[in-house]
Amino acid sequence: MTSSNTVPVRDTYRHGDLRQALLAAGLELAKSGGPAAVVLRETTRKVGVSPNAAYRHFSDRNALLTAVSDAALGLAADSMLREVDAVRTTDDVTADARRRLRAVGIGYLRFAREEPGLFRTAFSVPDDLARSADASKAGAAGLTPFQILSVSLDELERTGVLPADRRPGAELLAWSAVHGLGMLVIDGPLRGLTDAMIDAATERLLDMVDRGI
Amino acid sequence: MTSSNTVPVRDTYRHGDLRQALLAAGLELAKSGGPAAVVLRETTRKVGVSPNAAYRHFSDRNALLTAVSDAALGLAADSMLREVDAVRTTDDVTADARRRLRAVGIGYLRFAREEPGLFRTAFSVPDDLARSADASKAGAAGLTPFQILSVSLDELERTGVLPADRRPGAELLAWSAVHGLGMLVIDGPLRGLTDAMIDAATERLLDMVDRGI
DNA sequence: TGTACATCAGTGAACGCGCGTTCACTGATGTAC
DNA sequence: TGTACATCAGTGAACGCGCGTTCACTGATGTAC
Repeated sequence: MTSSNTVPVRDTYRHGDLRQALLAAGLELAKSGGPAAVVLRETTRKVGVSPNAAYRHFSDRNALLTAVSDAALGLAADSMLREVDAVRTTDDVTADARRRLRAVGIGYLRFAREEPGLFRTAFSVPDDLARSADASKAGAAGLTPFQILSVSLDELERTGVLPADRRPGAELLAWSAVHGLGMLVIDGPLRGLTDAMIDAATERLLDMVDRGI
Repeated sequence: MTSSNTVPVRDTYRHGDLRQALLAAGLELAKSGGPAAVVLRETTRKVGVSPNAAYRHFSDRNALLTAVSDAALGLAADSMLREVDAVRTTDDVTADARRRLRAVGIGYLRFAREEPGLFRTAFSVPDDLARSADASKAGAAGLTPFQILSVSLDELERTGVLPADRRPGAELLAWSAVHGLGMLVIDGPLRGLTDAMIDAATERLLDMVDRGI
């Protein structure tokens, strides 16, 4: 993502890496306005290229939006993994496993709060669970948000915290809880909550998941 | 909500109850396309009135959308209460209380699945928790979705299922869980799930809330 | 090493569309006398 | 009981805007000979 706000002036006729540049510009738009802000013409304008140049790289506006959404999912994965990796390993493997699942949720919600536009772009563009492990949705470490959650739940099962018969589909439960809080807080009726209130709600929500999953 | 698809022909110059008619038309649009589909011009077209007639009753497009969103919240409340009222009362007051909280969640998720457009219109138009008990958001019984949930949690506390120190703010926990599943299922990556899978996920999610709240 | 040429990334102009909103207006209603 | 008139709900035309997409094109590049 380029940090410049001015329209770049090219000295060459060919752009060089227009596809990547459009993706970066689309991400910037999504950042400030969510999926609806990923406007094809505005994206090309940011890059300094004519509107139809985009059609060399994306079949239509929707293909661009999907690519931006996938990239946003990768950034969500980065945020989640950053939190997971910060968990110190101790002798207590079950406590570690539980802490790591918590970290997954905290990273998810931090992403929602820090980048609400990207969050909505990542998770509100309709998709299919079958594609939730696509490489195009992975972060820097090569894992998608769904995979990060799965790994964490596998660890919870392996250490005996999560009974084996409750493991299948457990992703949906943990995911729903944190996703709901995220959406209500950034886009819905919980908008007015202070940061401290959201922090408290996050902790209690993760307690609930820990007890109930 | 009128069930006619044809543009009504008026024989009088005055409409009679244009505000209500615009609201109903707006709800119909929201039903099929969510908040973005609540287009001022299309709303007036449905009612058979010129676009600017809407400005007699709503200050602008956003005021119309907010009114439609409030009406959608009322319909969500109806769906929730229908489920709660179907719970048979037994001698076991604590089991009853738990079943009723469950029913609240089931009604909420049924509304999300049956009327995804209205669901998104009700809960994705940014609002404030402070207005969550406004009469304009209430259903036929006079209660808003938030109030219905609150009443149910009060009952859970009264019967001793929910410890008193966990009662404050418990709304956010239960709400987040069901809201997240609703959003993921209608708008997000869980779109491809079959009805049976969603039913199963709903039950397990409510188990988690029951255990963990 | 030099040149002809195919490739294809990006251009420029235009299209039809539908939106929200504003303007000056018209004409039915219901109230005051 | 009849009539003048103020009120204000709804009209009709127009505005400027920005969108996604298509068309026929131009001109830099890199490869084949």
